[in-house]
Amino acid sequence: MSDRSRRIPEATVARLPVYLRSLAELLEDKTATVSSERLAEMAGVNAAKVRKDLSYLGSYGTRGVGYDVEYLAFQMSRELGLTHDWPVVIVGAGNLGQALANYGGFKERGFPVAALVDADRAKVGQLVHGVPVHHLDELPVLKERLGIAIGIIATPAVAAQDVADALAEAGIGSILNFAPAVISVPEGTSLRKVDLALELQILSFYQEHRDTEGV
Amino acid sequence: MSDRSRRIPEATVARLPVYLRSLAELLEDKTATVSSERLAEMAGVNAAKVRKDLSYLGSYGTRGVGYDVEYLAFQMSRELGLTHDWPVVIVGAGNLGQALANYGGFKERGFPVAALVDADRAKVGQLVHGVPVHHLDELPVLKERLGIAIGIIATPAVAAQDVADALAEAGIGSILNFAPAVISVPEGTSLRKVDLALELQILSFYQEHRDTEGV
DNA sequence: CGGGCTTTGTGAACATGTGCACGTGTTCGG
DNA sequence: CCGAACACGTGCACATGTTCACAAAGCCCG
Repeated sequence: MSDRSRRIPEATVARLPVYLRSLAELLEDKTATVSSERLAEMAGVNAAKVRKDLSYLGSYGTRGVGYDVEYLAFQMSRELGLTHDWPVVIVGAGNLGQALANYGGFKERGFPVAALVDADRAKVGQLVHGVPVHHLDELPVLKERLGIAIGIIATPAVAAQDVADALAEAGIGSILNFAPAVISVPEGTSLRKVDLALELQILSFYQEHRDTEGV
Repeated sequence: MSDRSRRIPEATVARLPVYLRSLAELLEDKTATVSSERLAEMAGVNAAKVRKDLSYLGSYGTRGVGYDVEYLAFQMSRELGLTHDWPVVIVGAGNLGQALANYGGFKERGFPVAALVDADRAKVGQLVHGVPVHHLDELPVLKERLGIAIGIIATPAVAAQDVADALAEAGIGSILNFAPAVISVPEGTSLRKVDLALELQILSFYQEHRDTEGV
């Protein structure tokens, strides 16, 4: 099981970055080993889940001791593909696109913003936070030249599907969609979405039901 | 089942806003009725799921015909608690907080930014996109005066837990956390998170495995 | 007014995810 | 060298979520 045959469940993959962040904190504190219980507390889950999740990566723990923080962090980084940077392109140089380009957290975590792209030629040539704006048509060229594998859609909803098509066409296989629209991508392309209003609407549901049905 | 006893599953709740957005599009097109199949296509899910999800709201469809767009949209808005606005407070007037305050999508969808709050007194009194910055200590007052039920955490990770505590303390029962940190909230408080770097790391995992294991 | 067509609503099978409980390997004190 | 405490790894039962497949219900047309 812990050998080559592993296929890591989606739910586990989604938690790995949380564990990794906790491990990074422990590294800063010079903590050498950590138990599943401690890690669970830091990651906000329960200990059994931590152990099961980590077991998909291999048997990296030691019974009676715990996990070696540095070694586990390394293995996890390797599994997540974070041993090297992933340059990203942001499509859409409007409010949202510029805000994202200005956000330092990306580069810091290994996702430097290599390029900005927009369909509006008036914006081409501008510099946003030191990153030049190119035209959408240049995607394939930029992808090859800068080794871009991840595209971020920061356009209005109506343009999102076209942009997704352009990204896929250019061979960019991972897409993070900020536009409030459902988009479809070809088989083999990864798609994740971040929808702020949607999150608020979900909160609204629970708030409303608490108010209404509460004692 | 379709009576009063329904308790809507989490997974369904998370999809309702997507359906609602699709219904809004249909309304603009003056479409009177819609089938589960069409709605499924628009929402990017399968038709059986749409029918099951909608059945939790009640039996609002007509066999052989479909769903009345306007009526369904109304019922769904009611269920989601979107028949009135939900003023929100953004905590943290830094880069992210300001960008969020500037983002028009919130107000448009019924979540006006009623106040900005920061722990740094130097920022208090500033205007961001027409919204004044208050001090963190004023949360309880602002909550009462403006009827705020939702708080958005847009601070650095280290401050996130303290802010969450302050929000809960002030009686704000719904929290959307943008800080890259795991935070815990008291029983009865809703918490959702948006973590950009985490999303990219998940994409990185799949990208890496596609590259490595692909034929 | 009856038969055929459409589309919902839902029971049941299946898939995925979670959490307990415990066997097993490791450490350490005496 | 032994026993007790510790903590991982995992089998198993349970909970949640997804999909299929079909009966029931409504519409339309001749």
